[in-house]
Amino acid sequence: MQDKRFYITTPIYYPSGNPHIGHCYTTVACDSIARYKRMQGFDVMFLTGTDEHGQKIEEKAKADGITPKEYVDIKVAEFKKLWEYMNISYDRYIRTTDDYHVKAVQTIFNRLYEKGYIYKGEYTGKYCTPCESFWTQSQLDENGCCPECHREVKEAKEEAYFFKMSPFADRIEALLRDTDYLRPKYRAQELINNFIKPGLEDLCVSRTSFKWGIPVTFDDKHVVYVWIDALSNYITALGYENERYDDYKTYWPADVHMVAKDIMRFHAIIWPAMLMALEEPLPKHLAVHGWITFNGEKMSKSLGNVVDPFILGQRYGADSIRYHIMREMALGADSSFSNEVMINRINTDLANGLGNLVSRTVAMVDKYFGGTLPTEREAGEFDDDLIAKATALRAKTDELVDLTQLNNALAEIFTVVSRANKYIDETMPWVLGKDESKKARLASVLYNLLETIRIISTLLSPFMPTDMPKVFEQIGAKDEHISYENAGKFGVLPLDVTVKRGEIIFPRIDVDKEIDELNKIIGENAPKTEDDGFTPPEVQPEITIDDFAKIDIRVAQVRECEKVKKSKKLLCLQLDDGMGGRQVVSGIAEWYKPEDLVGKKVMIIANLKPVKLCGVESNGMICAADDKDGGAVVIFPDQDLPNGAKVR
RNA sequence: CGCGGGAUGGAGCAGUUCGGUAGCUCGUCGGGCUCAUAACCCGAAGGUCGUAGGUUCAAAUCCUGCUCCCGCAACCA
Repeated sequence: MQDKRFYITTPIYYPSGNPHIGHCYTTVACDSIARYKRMQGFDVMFLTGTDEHGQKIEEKAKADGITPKEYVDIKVAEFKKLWEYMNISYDRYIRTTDDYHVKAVQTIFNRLYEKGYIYKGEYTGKYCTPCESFWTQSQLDENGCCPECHREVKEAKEEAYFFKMSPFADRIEALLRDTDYLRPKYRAQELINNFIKPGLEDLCVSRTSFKWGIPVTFDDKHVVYVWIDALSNYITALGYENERYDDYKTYWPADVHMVAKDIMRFHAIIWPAMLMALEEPLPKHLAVHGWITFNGEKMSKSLGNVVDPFILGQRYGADSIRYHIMREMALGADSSFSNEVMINRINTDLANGLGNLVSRTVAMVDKYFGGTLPTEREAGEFDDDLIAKATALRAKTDELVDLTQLNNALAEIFTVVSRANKYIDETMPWVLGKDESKKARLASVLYNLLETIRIISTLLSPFMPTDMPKVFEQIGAKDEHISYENAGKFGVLPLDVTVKRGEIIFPRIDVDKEIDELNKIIGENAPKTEDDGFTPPEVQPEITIDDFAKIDIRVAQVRECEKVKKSKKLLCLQLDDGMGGRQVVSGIAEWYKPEDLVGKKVMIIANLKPVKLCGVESNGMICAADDKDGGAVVIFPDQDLPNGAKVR
């Protein structure tokens, strides 16, 4: 017997900013699946929430002069507002600051400690002294400095607790390689090669460098660092190790965790390891989707291309946005968002296809029969194909939803929309309408269309929960007609069904006009985002003239310059420093081509300790300034100076 | 020789597992229709499937070399 319970989760989002279209995609996709499974009769638990601890939140709150809790309360309200707007039917919303979650995480942490999977060690990382912060390599800014204050960081150690991953390596590899846990499966190879084969590193699970987190009960200097806190939400929200809920036995293991590819690693490796350590069952599927990019570029606030779901929703309707992002995004791959593609999609599929189909069908019932069909029928040659396609649709969408291929499920539905539009041309109801003797045939044609629309809109309603009821109303479908059961049958509406003409459900959008207006809106919003585009970094702690004298800056001329192979950001420069020449590697390849620099004079820090970068030795550093977009601008002396001249 | 993904008509993609007429959506052009939201339906043009070889009766598909793109990892002195 099929298990009629279904548990699906979004990630818990990090509310260090407002929600955007990317959050929207994951949540809307989960919502559609949740609604679909409910329609099928499953007892569904759909969980979403927010991951509210951590240093970044602590700092953002401080910058705004409020407590971290006050800060996240504001942001959580934004998220909930968006979910309400997008008609998200989550059953439960977890906040990692909820007290039951906090206690449960402490219990989990202690248990892992008692089992010997967590031990005390030392964490080595990049430390920014003024900020009292550790950063990982990837968090550092373009110059390898602190992402907050842009000062230099240094290697440092702090005491920390670690989670032992190695005991689970084999089982995780098998999970990724031999099961269909990971979707799409092709990512498994990458994970295994990059993280498991080289040996799973133990994971740092506590911090002493900030306070905004869940305290470790037996060592109060420490707070639990992200993983155990955040990933546990999937079980604490069901009542694992807490009294607040009592659904763990009912819903765990999860059927689907849906995540974007940037956090795939944590859900593919760390989360299973944690569950293995706790001796709990593993979730059934991890569905990984790509990012929504804007005109092919990654969305970024500084580019001013962050798509605001509220603005789009207000202009085109929440369901149209839901439809577009789900129709466009394939499992695993990135999807390029552009206003033009979105508007075309809404026009083609929703306005011209489905909306027009409903509109012309209902209009004809109105025109030829005064809104109510007569009960006489006469079958015709095109009926069978239409009926067969409509009746077969449910099985197809069932399968594709179970495979989390929502874009394909929607594509299937819209092939039937096309089929129905074609049927109208084939049967030519306007010709039938002129011949009194063809009334029975005409009634059959229109009835078949209404039935097809009923099936389509029923199967579409999990994806577009706001607009589909409008379709039901227009075609005269009552609650009892629109069940999942009936979506697999033809001939459900009463023979003498009465339709009701109504508003145009999906109005056609004027592409050129809307693109102009959207660009205007983006233009209006852009200056606002530029406010935080550039703030000069804080001045470094005071030094003496003697300290400064230690830094030897010289003028040098670029003789040769080439890209360092296998690096994206590095240029290797051969310099004439007036002292025999030297080789310097600089991380400016994103902004300068080798030929831009050859022959130019630059300033270098001449007495910096040599290091190897990507295997190439660098003896010094080129002076460059940060521009407001995070780019680097090399400082060129504007007078001709001798090579080797000292700069003071 | 770090790991992985990709290159298919103008655009975006499927097809590659298990070789056998190259397909979809949008766009373009031509035609039809008038019930409908200037929507709908039909037809056509347009691809030596990145490149060079190999295996085969037959290669988008299998094998090898190469080029370019994109992620991850590393790296920004």
